[in-house]
Amino acid sequence: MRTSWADSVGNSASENAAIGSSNNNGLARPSRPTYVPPHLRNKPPSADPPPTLPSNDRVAYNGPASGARWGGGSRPDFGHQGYSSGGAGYGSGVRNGGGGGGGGWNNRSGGWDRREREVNPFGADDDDAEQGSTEQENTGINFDAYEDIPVDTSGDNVPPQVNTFAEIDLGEALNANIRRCKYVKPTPVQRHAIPISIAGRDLMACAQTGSGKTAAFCFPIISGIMREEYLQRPRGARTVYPLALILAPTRELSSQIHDEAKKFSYQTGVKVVVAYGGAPINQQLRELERGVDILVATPGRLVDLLERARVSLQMIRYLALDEADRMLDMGFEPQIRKIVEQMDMPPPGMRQTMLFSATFPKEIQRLASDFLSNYIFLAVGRVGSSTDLIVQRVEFVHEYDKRSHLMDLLHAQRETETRVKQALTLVFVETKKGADALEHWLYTNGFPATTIHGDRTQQEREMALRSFKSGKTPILVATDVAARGLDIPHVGHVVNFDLPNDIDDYVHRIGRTGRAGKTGLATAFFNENNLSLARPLAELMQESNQEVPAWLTRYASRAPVSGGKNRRSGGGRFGGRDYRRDGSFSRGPSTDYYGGVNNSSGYGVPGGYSGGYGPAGVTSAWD
DNA sequence: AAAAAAT
Repeated sequence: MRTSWADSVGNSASENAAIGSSNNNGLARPSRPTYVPPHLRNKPPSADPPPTLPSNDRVAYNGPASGARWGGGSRPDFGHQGYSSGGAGYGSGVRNGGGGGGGGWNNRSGGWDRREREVNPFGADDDDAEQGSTEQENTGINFDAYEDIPVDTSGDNVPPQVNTFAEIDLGEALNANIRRCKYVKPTPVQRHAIPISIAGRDLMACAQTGSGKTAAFCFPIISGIMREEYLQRPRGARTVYPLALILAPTRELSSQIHDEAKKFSYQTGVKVVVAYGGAPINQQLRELERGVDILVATPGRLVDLLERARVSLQMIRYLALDEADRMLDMGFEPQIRKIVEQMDMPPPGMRQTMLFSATFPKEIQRLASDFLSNYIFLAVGRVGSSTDLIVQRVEFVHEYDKRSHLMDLLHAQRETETRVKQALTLVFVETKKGADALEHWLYTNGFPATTIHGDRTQQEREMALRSFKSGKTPILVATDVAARGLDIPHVGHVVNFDLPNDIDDYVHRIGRTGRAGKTGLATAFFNENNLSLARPLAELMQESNQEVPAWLTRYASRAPVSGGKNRRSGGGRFGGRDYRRDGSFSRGPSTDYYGGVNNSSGYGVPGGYSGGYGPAGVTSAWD
């Protein structure tokens, strides 16, 4: 990621060292046998050099408490359970995520060898794993404002939050990758979600766009798979048995999650594979055959793989739905139910289920509880506004004026951005046809643009995204295929050329900018076709301290109070309310807890994108 | 009504 805004807070290096050795027994997964890292599981006991030697005292796992947890079964609840086939001699030599012997169980194709062949996803400038840079990234943003970000949890026995990665016992190999990613401190959603997941609890998490959700569900999964007793997986003819399944609503998002998960799992022995439609299936099948622990997929392709019996969900221990509210809406729900309820996936309680999104309408929460067992609800930050870092503007533009109005914006932007590399502009439209038409019009009017939507081939889609990211075509015209989850650095401006009908979609769209502590601008073209959005939009803008134009307030007051779809979850000032608490008017202390992060960044702030460019080679894992 | 997602 761009080093997170939270990264810049505080002096994390020394903090980590100090806190790292503190007692964190409360976070231990219950009743798990001795840990043997997957990459050591095929090795004769004596031949293993420790793969990652902690090179300095920032590494917390040398501390007595956490060290014991990874240190070969000295904790009573990590004692040998003896249910691994042929596991003689493993465990006792394990120390600090390193050099123990795992012997003779279940030949996965070459633990050690595979590790050496593994491509380094961090590229050439991979020098941070051992050193742990101490320099502070400074993006010029007041990160302190986020220290009192509103957080709400509900459910039984919520595990306490953590403030550093070090106090969570994630394992040394994963910690090395966290350092390589330059994540110094967990983001707010990570602080809460990771301990909840590590404790083995189901989770419904609602967190702002761009706030680090991918890492929040990947870290516990990777750590858990590394830590677990190796389970003998069935050996079907050509069937593979992943331990974790991550589902996402678009191919590009799956691909992005896969890329992130690869980084996090580098040299952990945990294998991540992605499968989605529109791409040749044979290549994906080959990847699967080489072994898979974590499968990232879109629903359609996964159903295909399940029906071909190339994938079985029988051994799934972790299920994560990203953009979970989208995954459970009308279009996707049947497929998700099929995958989760009608194939061979273990039921809730036998697996760990994590649902993440920036928005969580009440109806969807109700539906989602079918997939969960005694879950914890977590809301971090105000739903919707991706922090106050996004300046939202609404302009009244008639349908026939939209193109010339957009042109005016782009011209103005071009002028203020002379010399500087141009910020990227993402333009959302309602239809695929509309996307093509607008792209063509922009292109012929001298603005290099491309488009992404579901009528394009997967190759074209990926090409468009690359071309946009690289700045070759700094304008991308998109349908809602690009509305959710995509982390595109340097998007300085999101234009809602056509507003969506659902306020939650608006929330996700504008969340493509203002990511990872950067500021961003979102401009919406409003007209008489958008009346149903007037009220929720005005409310949302007010909640995020945006200046609401008087004309919009008038439209909003005339509009009926929408009872249904556009009603933001919770209906209150801050969304993301646990639906289980509605109906009983238990709006006591928890409501007060929302202190409100009233950053008065206000209006008229950036005339364009003022985020600046972060250090190269640092990729975001926000969302 | 539109978009997404398997071939």
